[in-house]
Amino acid sequence: MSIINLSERQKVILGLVIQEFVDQAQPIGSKFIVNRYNLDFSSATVRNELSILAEEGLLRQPHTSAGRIPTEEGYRYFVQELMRSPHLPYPIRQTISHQFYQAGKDMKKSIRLASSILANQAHGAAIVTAPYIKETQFKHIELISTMGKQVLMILVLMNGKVIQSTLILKEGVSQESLSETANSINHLCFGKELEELALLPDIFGGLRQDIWKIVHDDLQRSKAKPTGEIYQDGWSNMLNEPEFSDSETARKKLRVLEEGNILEELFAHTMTNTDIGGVQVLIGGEGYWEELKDCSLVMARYGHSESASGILGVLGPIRMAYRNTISTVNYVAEIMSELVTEMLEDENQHNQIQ
Amino acid sequence: MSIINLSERQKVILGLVIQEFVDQAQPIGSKFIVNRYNLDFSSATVRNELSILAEEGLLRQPHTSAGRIPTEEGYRYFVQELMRSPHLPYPIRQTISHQFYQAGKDMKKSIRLASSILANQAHGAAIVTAPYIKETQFKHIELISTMGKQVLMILVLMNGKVIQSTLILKEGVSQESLSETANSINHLCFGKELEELALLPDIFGGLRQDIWKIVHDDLQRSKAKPTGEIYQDGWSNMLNEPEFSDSETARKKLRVLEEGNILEELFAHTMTNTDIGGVQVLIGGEGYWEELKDCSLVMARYGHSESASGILGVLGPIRMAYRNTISTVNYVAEIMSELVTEMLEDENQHNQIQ
DNA sequence: GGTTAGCACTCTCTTTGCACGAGTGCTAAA
DNA sequence: TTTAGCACTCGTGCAAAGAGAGTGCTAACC
Repeated sequence: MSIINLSERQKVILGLVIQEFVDQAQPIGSKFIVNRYNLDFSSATVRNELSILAEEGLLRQPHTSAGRIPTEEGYRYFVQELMRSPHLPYPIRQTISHQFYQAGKDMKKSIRLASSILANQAHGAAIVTAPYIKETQFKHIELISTMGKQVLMILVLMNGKVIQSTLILKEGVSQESLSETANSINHLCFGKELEELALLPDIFGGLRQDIWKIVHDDLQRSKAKPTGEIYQDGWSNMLNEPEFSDSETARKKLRVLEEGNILEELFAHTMTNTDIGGVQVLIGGEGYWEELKDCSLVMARYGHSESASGILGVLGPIRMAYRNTISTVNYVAEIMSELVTEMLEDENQHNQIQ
Repeated sequence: MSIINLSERQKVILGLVIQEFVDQAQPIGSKFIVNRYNLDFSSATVRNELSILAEEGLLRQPHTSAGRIPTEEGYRYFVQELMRSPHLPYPIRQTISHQFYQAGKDMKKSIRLASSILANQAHGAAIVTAPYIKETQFKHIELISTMGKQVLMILVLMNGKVIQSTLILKEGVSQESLSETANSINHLCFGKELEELALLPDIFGGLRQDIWKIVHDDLQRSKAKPTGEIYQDGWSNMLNEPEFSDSETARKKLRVLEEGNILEELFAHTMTNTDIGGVQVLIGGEGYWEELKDCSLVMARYGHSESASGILGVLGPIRMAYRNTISTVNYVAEIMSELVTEMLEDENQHNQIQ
């Protein structure tokens, strides 16, 4: 990652080429740039600069007599060095925050809204995970008989997360004894760390023990899959881009969504490499994700690092309006973080009152 | 929908043309058919028959000197008259039912499995809704404080459906008074039809009335959106088909998924026009759904008509292996129906014990 | 020394013409 | 009623030609 030293003029030209290429999806030539922006030097000069930029590996030519297009390195340089502070225009911020306001404090709704806004605003595929709750304390359990041997378990954690799960008992049990069992568990577990509870397989006897065993196993299992549900929107935007007019490349991208494990890798990557408030830009799969070779990914963590954080981002073609996308992702992440923080604060307040 | 009278030979030829076209995605000519199947009449004869079939509107030529391809009407005739009873080979049935067995009685898992099986088996995009519960009786409500003014409402209906929703109260309320309120509501509402409850806006006073009002409003709202969650899988299969190699047509199909309202229309259509156990085949949007002009949709209702039924189906190109798709949809619907029925039976049994 | 005009060169894209092949429709004979 | 034969049609593949866009290089200019 050596920092390349460019003259001011070279930077300007690189910026213009990228900007125009993002717009036009076609190689950009020297003459075009000079005419388009009324530059006060000639196309020959630009040609010289372009060939230097190409030597530096920031631009390339699809073939000898074509204009230039940015390389991955070029985009990276642009994002890191050339991009002015990504700031969303006020009216757009206004619109977005208003939409969130209307969604209220409902997490599910907000997440869905976030993915819709990201998709529309950044013209790409939006991906948003629910905030992943790190291990936390048990607050309340509820066992509700639904059908026959099926029991609905509702587990509420101290930080407000709700885990819902269906258990199947060996035999039907009345709602009354379920409630009793739930009460026993509540008394015994209130305020304990889930980690701690996982170490307590045997605490009851008889029927309660049977139920506890199932609840316990279920807790274990729900700890194993961290990310929870993933919300997506705007995949049709991707197909809109000319680089995906070939259905085969488009299909590969759709597979990413449907397979899921690449997504999980990406999330893990972002989780470990990004702080809350930071935006990470993966350009062209960074040479690692073959499936995303012609894509870029702008991702951010939102939430509260100590207790609940999730990931949101936009997947688009490498030829992406980075400034707009980054600022949108950034702003939406900010709002989502506020939302999570508010919920946590409410929670603390509430715990004190109670 | 006049029934067209065809000679046996014409039927055979029509069937072969459709079968080959589904396979090859190319116009099928007379010579090819004769050679491929060693028919004991000549290509000229076939040509005569083909032109009759074309006159009847079952086949058409993309251009004067090309082979024939089926029209929508042709597919329709094939599905209605020519298709032998759709029966899935035993080993495939075996595999599918085994997978469902492993998923257990978890509805969510089973639905996800169903969409995955449909997508892979029928090489199309699978769409599965959760079983939609018709109005039914109130069984149990639980109010759980999660964070500050937020309250989680769990509503269990007699048929086992669980509705989960987050309410926001004007001020924080302790878990105790929430539980009391829930108990009051439980006593008052147990066994009542939801319809009936919707007519009871004012039954309490004070705090309970406030909470009840919110619960009541929420019930009203949840009645308004019937289909609930929609599971999808296999959209990348669609892009595999040559007719969607043009990304524009493919995009339109993805829009169907993301827009949602067309899906809802389709579901409503299937709900009213299909019995449980019946499979409905919509070919080419049936002249009504412009967006699905080049697609076919094989859908079925599953579940139990009186209480809980859902919809599952496969979306694919018009040039679809109808026999295989229909039999798969049929079989999966059968299994899902069994699942729902089992759950309902468990439920009834349980009600008697209780 | 940086900048620019001019020019030859390269490569893509589109058009045109042409031959080929696949398939049809028709006619006349079996 | 079936079939062989033949003329006709239309899409496809291929090569050649021309247009257009853009480059790289050189020599002149400030």
